[in-house]
Amino acid sequence: MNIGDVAETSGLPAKTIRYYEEIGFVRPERGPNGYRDFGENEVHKLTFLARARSLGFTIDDCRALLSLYEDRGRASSDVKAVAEHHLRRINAKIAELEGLRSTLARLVARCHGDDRPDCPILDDLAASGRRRGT
Amino acid sequence: MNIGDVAETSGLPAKTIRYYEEIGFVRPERGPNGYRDFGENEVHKLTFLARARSLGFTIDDCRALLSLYEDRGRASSDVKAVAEHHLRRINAKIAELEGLRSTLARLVARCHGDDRPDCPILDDLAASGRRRGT
DNA sequence: ATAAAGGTTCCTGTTACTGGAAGGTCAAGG
DNA sequence: CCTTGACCTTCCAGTAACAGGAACCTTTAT
Repeated sequence: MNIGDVAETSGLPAKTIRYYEEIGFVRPERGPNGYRDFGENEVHKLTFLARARSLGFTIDDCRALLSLYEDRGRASSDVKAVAEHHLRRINAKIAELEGLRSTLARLVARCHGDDRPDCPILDDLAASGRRRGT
Repeated sequence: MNIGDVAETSGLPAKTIRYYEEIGFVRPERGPNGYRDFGENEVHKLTFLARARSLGFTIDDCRALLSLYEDRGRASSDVKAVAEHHLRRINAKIAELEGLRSTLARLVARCHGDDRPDCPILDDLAASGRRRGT
């Protein structure tokens, strides 16, 4: 299977597939013309990776998950640990963004947004030491 | 004012301040020893930047905000537009992460997480075309 | 004299790709 | 046979916003 077809089936851009080869995720054979030739197994792996990445797992996570996937004797607790760690990262990020959102929303609400120059948003940014908001 | 003191007052690491000089945010003078010498105005700008960055504004946003800040004739609507755009980005990101979280939480909940190898998480990742979840 | 604490520049690495240049290969059409 | 277009190849640069570290100079205190 050529890289274009693999891209189509896996949902990954060809560029990304080449990159995944570079970092050791797959090792396709080569035809006499130098073209990559992916077997079913490689395609399967790439699909796995596409799904894992779409869930936000890092490349390192993917490495771990893939190796667990291929280890028939793995413990599901190991997989769960990776996923839980990722879940914690996501929760932390959401919390952080919600904090930003609340501050920003407040500032935006207070800015009249017209032709005049006075603006609570800039005032907040410029307020060095003083207490902010309420 | 030396860079170390500016770092202290602005809350930015010295490394970051040098970087901000490199990308044109500040242009401190130099003492005879080659040390940077920041005036009050530069320190103020850096504090402004620290606050803006801590609210998640990109460097490009900061460039725009800083220039609006220094333009006494700005329209507050221009500032508001930058902030609203940023707010939309944040909301989109939160929505995306919440989607991931819900999928991941469901998978994690279904994985018993013991010594046995069977694992709904890996099953999901490996499920190429088939319907997922519910 | 020396050592610690600051400062300087310059180079590399981070994440996970993406865009683009320069060039070989293959199938179809005239 | 030639060309056109769609593939494929490798390699290099760029992204965001810094952080780490090497090699070296300056200042201050002991």
